[in-house]
Amino acid sequence: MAKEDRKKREKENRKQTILKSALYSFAKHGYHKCSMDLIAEEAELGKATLYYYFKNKDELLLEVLKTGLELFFENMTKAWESLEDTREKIEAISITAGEFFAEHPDYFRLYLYLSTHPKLNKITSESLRPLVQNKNKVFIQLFKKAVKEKLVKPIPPQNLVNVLGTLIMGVGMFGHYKRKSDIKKRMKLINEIFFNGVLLDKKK
Amino acid sequence: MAKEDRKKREKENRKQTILKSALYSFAKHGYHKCSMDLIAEEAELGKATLYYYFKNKDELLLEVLKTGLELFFENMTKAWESLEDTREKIEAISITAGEFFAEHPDYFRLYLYLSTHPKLNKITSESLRPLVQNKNKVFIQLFKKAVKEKLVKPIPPQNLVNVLGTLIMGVGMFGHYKRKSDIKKRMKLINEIFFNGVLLDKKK
Amino acid sequence: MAKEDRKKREKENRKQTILKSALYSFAKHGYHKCSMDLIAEEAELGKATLYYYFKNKDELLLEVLKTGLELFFENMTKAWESLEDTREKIEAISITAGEFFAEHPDYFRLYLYLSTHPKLNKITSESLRPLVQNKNKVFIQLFKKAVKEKLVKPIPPQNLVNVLGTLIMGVGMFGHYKRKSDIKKRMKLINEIFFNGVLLDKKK
Amino acid sequence: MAKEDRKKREKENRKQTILKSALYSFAKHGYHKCSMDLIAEEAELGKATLYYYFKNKDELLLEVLKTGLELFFENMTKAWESLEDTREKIEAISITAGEFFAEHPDYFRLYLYLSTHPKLNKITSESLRPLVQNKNKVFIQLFKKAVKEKLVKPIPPQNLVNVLGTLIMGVGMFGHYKRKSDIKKRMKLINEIFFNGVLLDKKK
DNA sequence: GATGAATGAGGTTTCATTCAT
DNA sequence: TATGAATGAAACCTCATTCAT
Repeated sequence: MAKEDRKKREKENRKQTILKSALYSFAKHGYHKCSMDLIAEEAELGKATLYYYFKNKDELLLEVLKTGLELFFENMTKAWESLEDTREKIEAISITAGEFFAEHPDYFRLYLYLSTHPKLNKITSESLRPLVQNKNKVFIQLFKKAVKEKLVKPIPPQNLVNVLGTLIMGVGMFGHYKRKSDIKKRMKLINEIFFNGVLLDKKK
Repeated sequence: MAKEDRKKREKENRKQTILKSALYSFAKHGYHKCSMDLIAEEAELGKATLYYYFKNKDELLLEVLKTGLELFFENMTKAWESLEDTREKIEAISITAGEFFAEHPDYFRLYLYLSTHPKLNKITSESLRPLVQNKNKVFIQLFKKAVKEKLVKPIPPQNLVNVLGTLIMGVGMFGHYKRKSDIKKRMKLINEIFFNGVLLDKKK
Repeated sequence: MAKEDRKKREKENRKQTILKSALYSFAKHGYHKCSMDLIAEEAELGKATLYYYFKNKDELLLEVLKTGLELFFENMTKAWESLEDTREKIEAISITAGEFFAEHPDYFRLYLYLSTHPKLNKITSESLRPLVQNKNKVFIQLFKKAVKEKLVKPIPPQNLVNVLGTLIMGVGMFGHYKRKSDIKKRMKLINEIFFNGVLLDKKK
Repeated sequence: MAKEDRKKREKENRKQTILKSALYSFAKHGYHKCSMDLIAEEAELGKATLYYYFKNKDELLLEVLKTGLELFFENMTKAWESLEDTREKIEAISITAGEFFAEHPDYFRLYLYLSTHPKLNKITSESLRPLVQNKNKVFIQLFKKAVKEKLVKPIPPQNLVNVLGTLIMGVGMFGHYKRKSDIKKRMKLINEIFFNGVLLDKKK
């Protein structure tokens, strides 16, 4: 029946509304200073409704993060679709990340915040591990390939992933960029340094 | 009088005890999940005693952070004392940071945590700005010199500071290092990549 | 819907219950020695429930006072409805006040208590000023009329209001009246003295 | 020995300092919002010192009040010394009170505040009762005499005392007088009304 | 005599969560 | 399905008082 379909759609919409409000509020006030009341108000829903859709605050947080990660990885996949060259693919990582951060700064900040929280980090990283681990493997494969192709030095791929990841994160943490183009510029610099280092080649 | 001196010393000691307990507890539980009771228990003092030494929780946090930053900058200064060469000085930054992080992981984590919190970041960064700004200037001078000496490419010094800072932070965020030597190795890698990039020189 | 109406009524009732308990407890123990726990217990509600209905203790106090003032002014208005004569109207002031005080001694005492507190007086009098000011104007008009009608001596109306007000307040402060009729008698005496003074006319 | 005398004097001085600081602080912040710390700071003494001179906060309050009352009654006695006429004596009450209030507004306010506090009133009024009762008797005698002399109407003397007392208190409660002369004017009005009432004699 | 340091007891407020409807 | 109302638990903070010196 069409009626049931609509109901399902509506329910899904409602869930999305909550996730969006939660993301916004978490990012604005910080997870711990953000009450369920605040989210409910932002979502223009009753507070108890949040509990109808999500078991508790922690789970709501997790779902928010999962949504963000999935979105990011989707973007990543899309960006890679048209690329074959290993170096271009590696460069695409920070470029895509930069775009994602420009478009959804809240996800980024929230993710960082939780990464640094001793207790929450455990909970979230455990829950999101499958998702992250999965993508991590892909990144590692990419760097393995890069090493094999003699594109990059024989550094353990996991280290390379971590270093590049760190550099990207840093763009999000430090910068308070006014324009989106600023983020892109910064990402280009990151890539430049990552590949070539900062030394001025004197031989030339 | 010697008596008064001893009293002063004892008071200072007590303050240090509290700061230490606070640091430990903040880092263990995260600032928001760490109650004043917890800190008091850790310090084996009455809760009200904390308030005798520090105006409130926020101020206690600030003092903890300030202590940490000062300690780090002291280490930095000491490390630089015996160095003249620009590149060596730059390398010393991550090395020192690595040692500091190995020795005092709690400071590092707490600092990161606060950096990513939307509200707390404002408060703390404003209060600690003078301290940080001061050191930042020194770092910028160093990179300016590096550019002038044609050691590194003509990249804006502030960007270089940020990128290097980010890389160092990342070591703290990502790694769960078992041995202290692991951190040092990682810091060496950071320096290596920062200076030379990851590209394998094919000309050879 | 009737259902919604009932809910609204119930909520209003609950609020009234709290206000009543608060008034009783404030008056019994004094605002500062009266904890929110005490009020909650008196109202047979959880302490947090008080905060559901009132933002904080100060606001609860204000609402209590506002309720009292409004009730008093309503009584005043009713008492005046059937009166035309200026003197009768003036006399009605203390009579009504006396009745109000007999019926609701707590309001009176609480109001007095706050009037004399240096800090609270500022807060409350500012919040209640519109209400009080409004009625004050009416009283002043009445005395202006009395002066114009040559009923009373040409004393500035505001002074007359203050003196009469003071006399009435005093009945509340001093007296510990056993019977309600005692208050009424006292109010009659107040009126008598206010109008005629205490001098025995010797000419007669 | 002179040395012991000096010590005694110093001790007495110290006590006076504390009483003065306590009065000032109580009046400024209100008894309940005035911590012992505040008083100690105002007195430029250690907090524990207060407890050396006074058993506890309540007793300190009592002593403050007692000092004030005694001072007021002294003034009263002095004012009456040169007066014989009953009416003049009665008029001297409010005049003296006005002067006292102008000179020591803090005593007045503090006294009023406590009079209206349900718990404190009991404690203080019990402790100060002998002092007050004593003077009350004198006032009653005065009014008895006034009645007997056919100066005033045959109203029960206690009532007269209360009404006059009330009128005087009211001057303190209501008014926020800029100049001392304003208080004196107001006291004259009080006397005028008290003796003659507000009615305009139409027979003339 | 004088006091700095310490604290237990108790206050206000917040908030995640539940429950009846 | 949706929610207003209720609350226990726990957080931050204050303060009168004591005690060792």
